[in-house]
Amino acid sequence: MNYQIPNLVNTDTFVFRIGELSRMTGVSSRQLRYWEQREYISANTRDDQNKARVYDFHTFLQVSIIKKLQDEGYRLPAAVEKMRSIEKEILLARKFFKVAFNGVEVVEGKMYLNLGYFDKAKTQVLYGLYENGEASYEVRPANDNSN
DNA sequence: ATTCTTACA
DNA sequence: TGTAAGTA
Repeated sequence: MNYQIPNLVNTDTFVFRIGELSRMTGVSSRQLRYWEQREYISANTRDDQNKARVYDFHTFLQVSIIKKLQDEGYRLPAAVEKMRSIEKEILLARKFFKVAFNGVEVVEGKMYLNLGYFDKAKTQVLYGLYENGEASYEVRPANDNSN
């Protein structure tokens, strides 16, 4: 069997304050407050207006994407608009991987990602192999691969 | 130490 | 956007 890491892909509980998010993304705290004022991003609800802002992982991704697009030449409004569509793709990809990833299995010294059953009948398993920065796949029988 | 708002460059 | 001021 393979060990399932509890929060490998669960970043839902990650929270950061403005200084941390700033260092993580390279976006100044001034910008983060300004972007919030323009409703491009948002911090978790604050009971007290003078209380410190708390950002979640989702916002970290949004800020990272906007920053990347700005560096590529997009102006803030356009970067935000494009980020809105990109984040949907990222969200879908993360949801997919969260469900598809079934741990790692070592075969002949190589680490294979168990990506779940390949067919509806569950007779074959799809394995992903990461080598030299590239991904490749292998389909093997579901039963005779556990020892 | 860090963040907050406001205000001015 | 950066920065300074005066707080919390």
